[in-house]
Formats: sequence, C-alpha cells, structure tokens
Amino acid sequence: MPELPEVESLRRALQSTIVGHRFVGVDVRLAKMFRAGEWLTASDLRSARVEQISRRGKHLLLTLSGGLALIFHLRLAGQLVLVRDGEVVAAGGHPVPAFGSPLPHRSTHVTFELDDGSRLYFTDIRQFGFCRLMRLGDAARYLADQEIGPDPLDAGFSVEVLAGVLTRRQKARLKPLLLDQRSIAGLGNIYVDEALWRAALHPLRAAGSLDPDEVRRLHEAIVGTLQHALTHGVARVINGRADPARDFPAAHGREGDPCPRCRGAIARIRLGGRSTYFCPACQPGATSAAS
DNA sequence: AACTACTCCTGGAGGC
DNA sequence: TGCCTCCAGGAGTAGT
Repeated sequence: MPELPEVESLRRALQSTIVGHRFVGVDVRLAKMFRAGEWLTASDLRSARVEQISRRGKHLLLTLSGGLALIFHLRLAGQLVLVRDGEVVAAGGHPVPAFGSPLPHRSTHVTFELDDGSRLYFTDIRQFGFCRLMRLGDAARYLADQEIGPDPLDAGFSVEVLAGVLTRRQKARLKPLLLDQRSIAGLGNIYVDEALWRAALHPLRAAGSLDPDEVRRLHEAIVGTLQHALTHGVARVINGRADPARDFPAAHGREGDPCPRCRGAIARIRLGGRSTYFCPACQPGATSAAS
C-alpha cells in the first residue's frame, strides 16, 4: 500500500481508538501473515495493552505492555479496519475491498479482538503484507536492520538532508532513488511520481544533475505532496487508475490525460518494472542527466 | 554502484 | 459466458 500518508493516517486513527486497550483474542486464518518471534505465539498477545503507536517509514509499530511489539507492513494490498459496535471507527491501507465491506472478508487473514469488543481486521488480497509479534528489543533491532532513511515528515528533513541523499547516489536516477526506503522513508510509486511532477523534474534525471534550486523544489514537492495527502485525503488509485473525480494525484494513474499545469499529455513509461507517470512537456531534461 | 529480471500472491479489467 | 493477457500504491534476491 500503502505509502507513508496511508500508514500515517492509519496510525493517527488507531492512536485515538485502540491505545490503552488490551487484546483479548487473536484469530490467525493464514499462518504466514502472522509471524511470531522466538518463543512467542499469537496467544502471547492476549492481555497485552497497546501503549503507543508509531511509524517507521511504511512500518506501523504497536508498542505493547509486557515488553512486546506488533509490527505491521501492508506492502501492496494490506489494510486494517477497526470495527466497534458494528461501525468502522478506523481504517487504512489498500482500499480493496472497500473499507465498509462486511468483515471478515475472504482475504481477512488475522482478526484481533480488543477488550471493548472492537475487532481489528487485517485483510490483504495479495498476501504480501505481514504482521510480526516480537520482543520490543527484537523489534527495534529489526527496524534498525531495515536501514530506513530520513522521514520526510520529520522536522529534521531539511533541504540539506535531501541534498546529502542525492549527493551520495549521484548516478542514480531520481525515481528509483526516491523509491529506495534507505534513501528516504515512506515514498512509493504514487507519491514519487507526484513529487517529481510537482517539482517538474523528469524521473530519469540523475540525482547528481540537480542544481540547488531543483533540490529545493524537490524538497518542497516531497513534503508538500505528503502533507497534501494527509490534509486533503490520501490518493485513490485502484488498478492503476487515479480517481477521475479528484485532481489528486495529478500525474500518477492518468496516462493520456491533460497535465493540470501545461495541458500536455501525461505519459507512462516502465521504469524498473514499475509504471511511471509524468508530463514530458513540463518535466523535461532526461537527456541532460547523462552529461 | 546501478540496473534488470524474477519472486511472493490474488483479483480486476479489457480483448476476443 | 469463458479464456486469455496484462497490470497492480512493495520489496527481497540474484545476476550482469
């Protein structure tokens, strides 16, 4: 999924709904979707209280009582929906199946029951996501091993930090570089395309070819795109097509549509196996990257 | 260092 | 309707 804005909005929604509550039951229907650390099983979750919910890149980390932690990664198609008294009170991740659909869905792999009777459903039609129950220390070590880069929502994510990232990977092309979680945390296919469109930078530009003004523009575009999603609602792209009823995202999932900035046609290319959308007219300069 | 191909899965969309 | 192909908001691994 779920990229940074989806995970962050989910974190906020769960923060206000499940913190302070205890797990009273867990139903794992597909074993590989729930991984337990050494000497742990799903039943160790019982009576653990949710103390804190944080995010590292696209990882969602639930800090629990008893020195435990529960980590979710939704990958391409994971979603979490919290239902209380028959109503969806928190939801996030991949929007298929729709958040209001009856649960459990046939692709609901894990159901968590909380002490107020609410249920948290972990659904993933493609089974690429996972959750992991670990000792807190192991969770910290696991996340450290991911070498997750600076978080664009962090106050410390300055133009200078971005410039440092670009300098370390001078020859890398912008799109794959920004998708690399070790460079910058949380960006995925949609928001990278959107940030590059917003910055008017070609996805094939070499990182080292940007002048200081372009670096500043890219920084503003990354932060601005993510904040826009958090403020105005996350991008809705289903099966590669952006929601035609909205103007966000502007480029991703809109091949052939007029660019909102210059009215040129949005193009789609394949880059590292991923669909990449951009406006050839106002995101020029791929060839200058080679020089 | 950087890039490509392949892998894990299911399901929706479109062509015929 | 069926059957086929392609594509999908992630990321790890292996090979060049």
